[in-house]
Amino acid sequence: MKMSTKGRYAVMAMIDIATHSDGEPVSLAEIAERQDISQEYLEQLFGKLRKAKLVESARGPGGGYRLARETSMIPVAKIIAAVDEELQFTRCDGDAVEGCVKGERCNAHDLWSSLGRQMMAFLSSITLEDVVEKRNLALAATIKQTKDRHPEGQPA
Amino acid sequence: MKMSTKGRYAVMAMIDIATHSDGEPVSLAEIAERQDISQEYLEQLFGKLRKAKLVESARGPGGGYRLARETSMIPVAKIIAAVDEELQFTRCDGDAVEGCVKGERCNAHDLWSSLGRQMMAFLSSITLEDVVEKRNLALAATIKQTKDRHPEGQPA
DNA sequence: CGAATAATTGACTCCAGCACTCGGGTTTTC
DNA sequence: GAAAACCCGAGTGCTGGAGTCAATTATTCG
Repeated sequence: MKMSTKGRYAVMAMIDIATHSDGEPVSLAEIAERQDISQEYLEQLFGKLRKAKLVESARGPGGGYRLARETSMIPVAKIIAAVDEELQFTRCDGDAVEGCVKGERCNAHDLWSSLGRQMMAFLSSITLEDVVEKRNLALAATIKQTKDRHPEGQPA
Repeated sequence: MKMSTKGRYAVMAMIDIATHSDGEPVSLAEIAERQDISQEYLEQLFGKLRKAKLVESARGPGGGYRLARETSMIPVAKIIAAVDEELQFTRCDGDAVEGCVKGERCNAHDLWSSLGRQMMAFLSSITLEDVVEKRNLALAATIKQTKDRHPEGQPA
């Protein structure tokens, strides 16, 4: 069970921009240097991040990338999803049954499905802001997920 | 982000034994047939499951494998850990700093670390019994994790 | 005993996909 | 118009997962 470097690098790069941008765009060269990732590889990733509308680019000298929205509006899940082909871990995940045994739901289907939902819930509830501010992430996630279920503020 | 088939297959096989065993050991041939996994591959996995003391073997005709303990005493996390080299997804996970940037903690360290803990907590709290009984897994996990934090039964 | 059954072991092959690299663009600024 | 940056598609090497194979040992049953 592991995550690809693409997702990791993308999140690292986004954090880098968030922490080093003072309005001016941040160049890939800077990010590459600070995060120790090859610039060429970053270019690939940022192509996808841009298509996903998570960053905006500025060409020419002094150009680079800046975040397309506030950090509080960028869930980590979105970043990973933008660069990582498949966020799911098993083909069982989701509602499709294709990966299951002999065309039927496999005996562990609910388990994987449930696990997938847990992770998605976690990564979706945590925003770039949370990470940058170094909040207690597990706690932040719990609070937000509770809020989602009880939008009017009355805890269960 | 994905999970290896080893972990998937191992859990499927354990569920298979749990549901088809009436005291008699279950042979790999049966499991292979029912779960549509090659017997040779299962042999590898069961070697590890045996070493992890999750199953016991019986050789000779009528032999096979049986669970080494009750299903309620087998957390899914243990099964996966037994066959999957690394349950962690990033080298950032855990306390080691090796995978991080330039020998320091990378800017996303806490995030991965936190994510890893979430998954482990989930998979550790769910037992083979839960899966076999087709319980509501997310709910089961929440209840047990709450119990862990408040052993005397007083919910927060 | 001997034959059949099944676990046990370890070495081996295959290959998809990841993790990059490379070489060319184009746009913008000064 | 030169330099700084983004943009993009193709190409490459190789690790590790996924699965096979063959030979051995242990057990049961007739």
